[in-house]
Amino acid sequence: MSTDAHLELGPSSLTDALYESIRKRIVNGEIPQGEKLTEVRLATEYNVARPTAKAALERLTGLGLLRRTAHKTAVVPVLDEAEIRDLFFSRITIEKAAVSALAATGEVPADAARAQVAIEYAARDRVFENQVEADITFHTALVAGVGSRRLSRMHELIIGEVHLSMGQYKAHRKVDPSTVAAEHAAVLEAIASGDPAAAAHHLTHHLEQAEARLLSTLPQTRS
Amino acid sequence: MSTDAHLELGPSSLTDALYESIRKRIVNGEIPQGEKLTEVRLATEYNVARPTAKAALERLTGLGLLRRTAHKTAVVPVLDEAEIRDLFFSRITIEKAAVSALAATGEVPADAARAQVAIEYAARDRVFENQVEADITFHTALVAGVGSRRLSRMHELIIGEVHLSMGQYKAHRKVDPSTVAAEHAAVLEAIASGDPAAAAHHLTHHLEQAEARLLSTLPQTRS
DNA sequence: TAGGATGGAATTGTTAGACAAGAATGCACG
DNA sequence: CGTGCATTCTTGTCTAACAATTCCATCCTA
Repeated sequence: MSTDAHLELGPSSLTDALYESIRKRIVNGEIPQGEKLTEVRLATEYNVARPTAKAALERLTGLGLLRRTAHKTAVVPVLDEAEIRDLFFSRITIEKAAVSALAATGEVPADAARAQVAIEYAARDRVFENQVEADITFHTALVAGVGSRRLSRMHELIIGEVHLSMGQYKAHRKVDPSTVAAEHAAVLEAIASGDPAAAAHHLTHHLEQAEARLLSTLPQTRS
Repeated sequence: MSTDAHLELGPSSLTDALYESIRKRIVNGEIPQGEKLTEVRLATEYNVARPTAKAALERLTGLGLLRRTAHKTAVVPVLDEAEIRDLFFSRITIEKAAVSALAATGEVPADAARAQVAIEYAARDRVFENQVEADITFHTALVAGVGSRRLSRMHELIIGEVHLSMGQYKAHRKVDPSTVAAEHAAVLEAIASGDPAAAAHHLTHHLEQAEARLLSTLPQTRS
């Protein structure tokens, strides 16, 4: 038969692999804000052709993890207070719609419940990167649970920047994990009880808290 | 002096020009649903290199105007009833948030008011393409008026498909322009009077009407 | 004749090298 | 010390080619 499983181990495409690698390095703060990423440098570092590096950079730009203008080097964006406020305004818009829709059916997405547990594990083990990762997974699962492909795509568009800001500013290090867990639990409970208004309220409260925590870690921007 | 104006007449980039040209042909229904667009054919037709055509296709894919999977030809998507419902659910989420925010300040975006006038002109002249164009401009201006870059980017992600479906199904041909104008006017009035709830209500009503009009023109999908 | 397997053709993914054009930097000159 | 120019870096685009995958049609077999 020779079912030798097409080696789908890593990402199927070379561009995907490069994209994923750089993405992780950015959101984990390994590549700091303001860092410049040139196409040729990436290409030589990863031993790929320049067009491949270019494609990866373009995809990262699409997710807001890089800024690019014509003929200029791509740079990891520095999110100031105004941008973080804009980010959370957009985020609340999407996620509020999501939990309202979920509450209308009363079904809690299984992935969200699983992520909630993962957060507790990561918090107990003090592995902060995993904690952030699980938090992102939780919110992504909420949106995905609605089953709207377009809502999920819009969420993807901003969740990358959320991940970036959390990883870069390391805001999570100052957070009591049990507080986050409680806020998440309140949202899930409201969904399960089929109360859209309550779900939206708890989610908004949670995200406003998260925004405040993030803003409090912001470096002063006075010249 | 020799200020010989860098020939910025057309789009600055070759990819931009190609992208814009194909985009217009798709949303105006010139390229019908289900049509396949190969990289080499576009490249030869437009006299550009294949990588350039590839880049344009990728950007169109990002806006939902094309569907692409690995190693397969890009195709203009066929939006069935479920997808149109999903599209409008997402659209209402974004635009409702936009008009609510606008009403909170009471400021009607100037571009929206201008587009409203343009719709009336196009309707009187019976130039349907312009009517659709102005309608898209109106809704885009509403979102842009909020001043949130991310909200606008999320809106871009779906408004292309809206334009596509309107252009492809030619739903606008069955619509009484004065009805649309009245629905738009109600939204603007609510914004001007600073009533977020009313603005959200009128906008939701308008979009649900638009969705119904579009669905009524859908070909039957029974096998 | 119907079904499936095998081959070739078409298409995309990736690479290499090259040239042009715009942007940024530093140096020389006033 | 400030300004203008030239060099250099980086990206935009093209040509050419090969690899890998998918699709389609044909042929063979039952």
